[in-house]
Amino acid sequence: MKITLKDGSVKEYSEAKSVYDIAVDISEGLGRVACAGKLDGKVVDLRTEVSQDAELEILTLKDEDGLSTLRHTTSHVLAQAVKNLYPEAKLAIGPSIAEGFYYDFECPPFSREDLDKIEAEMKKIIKAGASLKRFELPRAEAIALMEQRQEPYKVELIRDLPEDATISFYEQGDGFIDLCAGPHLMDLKKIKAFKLTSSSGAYWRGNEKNAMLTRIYGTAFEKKAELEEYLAELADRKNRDHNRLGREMELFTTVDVIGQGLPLLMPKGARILQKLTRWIEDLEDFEWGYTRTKTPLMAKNDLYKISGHWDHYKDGMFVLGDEEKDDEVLALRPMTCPFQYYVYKATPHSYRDLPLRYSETSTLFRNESSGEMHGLTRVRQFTLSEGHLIVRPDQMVEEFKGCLALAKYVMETLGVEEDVTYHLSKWDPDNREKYIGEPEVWEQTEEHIRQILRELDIDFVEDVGEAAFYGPKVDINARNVYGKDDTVITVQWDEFNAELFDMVYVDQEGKKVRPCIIHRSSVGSYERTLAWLIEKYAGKFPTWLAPEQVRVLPISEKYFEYADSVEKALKQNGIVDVTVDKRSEKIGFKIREARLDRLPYMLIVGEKEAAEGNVSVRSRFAGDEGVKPLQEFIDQISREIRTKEIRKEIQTEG
RNA sequence: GCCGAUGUGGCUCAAUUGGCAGAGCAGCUGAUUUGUAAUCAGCAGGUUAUCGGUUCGAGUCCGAUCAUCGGCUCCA
Repeated sequence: MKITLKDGSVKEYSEAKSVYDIAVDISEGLGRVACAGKLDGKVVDLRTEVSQDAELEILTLKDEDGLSTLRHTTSHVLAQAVKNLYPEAKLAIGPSIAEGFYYDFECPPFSREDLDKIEAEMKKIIKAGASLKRFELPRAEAIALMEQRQEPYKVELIRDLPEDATISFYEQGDGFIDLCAGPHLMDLKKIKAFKLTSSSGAYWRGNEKNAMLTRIYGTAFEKKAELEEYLAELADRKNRDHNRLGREMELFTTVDVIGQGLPLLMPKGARILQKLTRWIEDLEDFEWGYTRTKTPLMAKNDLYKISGHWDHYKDGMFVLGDEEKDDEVLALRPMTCPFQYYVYKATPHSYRDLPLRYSETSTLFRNESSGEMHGLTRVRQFTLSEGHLIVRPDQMVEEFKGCLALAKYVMETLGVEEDVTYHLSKWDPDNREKYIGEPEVWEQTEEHIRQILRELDIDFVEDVGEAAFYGPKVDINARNVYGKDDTVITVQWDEFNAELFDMVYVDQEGKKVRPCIIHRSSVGSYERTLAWLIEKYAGKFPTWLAPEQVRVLPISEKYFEYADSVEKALKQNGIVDVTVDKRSEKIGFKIREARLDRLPYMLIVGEKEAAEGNVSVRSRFAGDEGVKPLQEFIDQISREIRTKEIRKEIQTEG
């Protein structure tokens, strides 16, 4: 039997009866271990799905697909171990995921000790080293097999497959059988480095109306060293976690009696937000043609009835008063849209006035359900740089592009451009009742946005069914330290709300015409942005954002006067976040504390510096160390702050 | 909202089967006046998240509530 590999080589195997035999042979021979291969880009199980003249690529465990095969196989070992230890547990599903795998069981929750026991059982199973067998059954027999084994979730899964489907199973060890499409490793002994990381609850099929199952998360790698490296990285991520670091650095805190999802920003955190806010407001107003509004934090429910929020989003709002009893019911605002629409409506507008770009540093309130609140990223009150552009239809493309260009510029300035992904959120042509408007308009608008993204040289993915009901949008997502995406910015195309709120302008012919609207943000939620920056920079903020930029460290009391003069000179030159450490401590102690506080710059001043008007600079950055004239330091840091420079760290400890 | 874990001075943690709530750091006071990652001494700081229960006796056991964390679901 002949087989053609992707690298062009052709192998002949006289003994082989099937591709599986070849796969085993090649794999073992080349030190490759998966019984999975790639055929036309698709991962397949070599034992059944490949014909002899296929051009295939044997996976290795280093490949992403090979690794996920390894992890998926490990999840089956996990299932077997759980069944061995807890025979009454019912199996649900166990896929590989981005950084490992999980398996869901119907059984009582597991403690960490249970996980350790399960891990030990898995090692036993792997040591016994069964090879995996794959077999297929017609649907009815498959159901019978799973019913006989009392696996109701598996039965449900099979019932959802077509009547004529052939169902594949994998058997490993002493009769452990799991429903699975594959592929898998050929040999359990190839699992050399794995770890069960955590356990939690999860709804069957992700639906909250279904039973709560017990999920075990784990991960696996080809080599022990890779696993160690991954676990070390996990620990590092935990250290950067804004929710831990932000509290430790006294940027924010929470208080029982104030409530869930209501963080208190402490002076240092508030200072960073203030700098961000001032920057964004000035940027928008002076460079991107925005005008500012300041609108109420609450409104009568009549407003939300017009906007549709009362019908669709009431549970997410804080309502003040009772519709049955009170003449007037108010609600805190969950967004700024209709408020800015009424700013527009307050005066008549000519086509010459457009585009109008309103922006507001807007405090919003959303009543998230109790399990959702998290640090600074999911809160019940937050501040958004929220704007609405009222534009003529012919200005839509250019203005939408401007919004995205601004967002991109902001991401670049914060140094996070590489950490975001752009998503074109489209409608779903197969689910038309969810969206208003004509299919041609949707297609056309989406093509406009696609074009804009290309012109801005932005890589993006397209998500079907993620649009707002009134129009497509671009979402900019950021990945947090745990690898989860949060939306930070959204720019929405809206040809609907102007009608709803009866907004008009007067065109060249004196007729009243509907404008179009763009909903947009330039940094998104300030709180969320702060969280993200904490994690990105592990608390070592770029100098312009640092809540304390320079600390002057006098060697002793004798140099306080000079230290004060240094502080004063810095402040007069616009470097305001400066302090002097006047405690009667040794210089080593002061340096240690400044390092722990992640200061960008320390200026050590003593006899020599005072005599010559110098400062001894110590910093996180390369090339800045050393004694230099005060003015030279001022010039340098002023430039760094003005250009919002993001510099590479040289010291990583502390 | 659901599953699970956790809650002891400002912070990090200790307290044996239920038996005197303790330490380091931070803080304050004093001494020290220091040259590139921790000077010394003393003092003060607690209704053990809150409320209730069991017990001769509760930080410890039980219940409820609140909050925090890890997930699930949700995020028009």
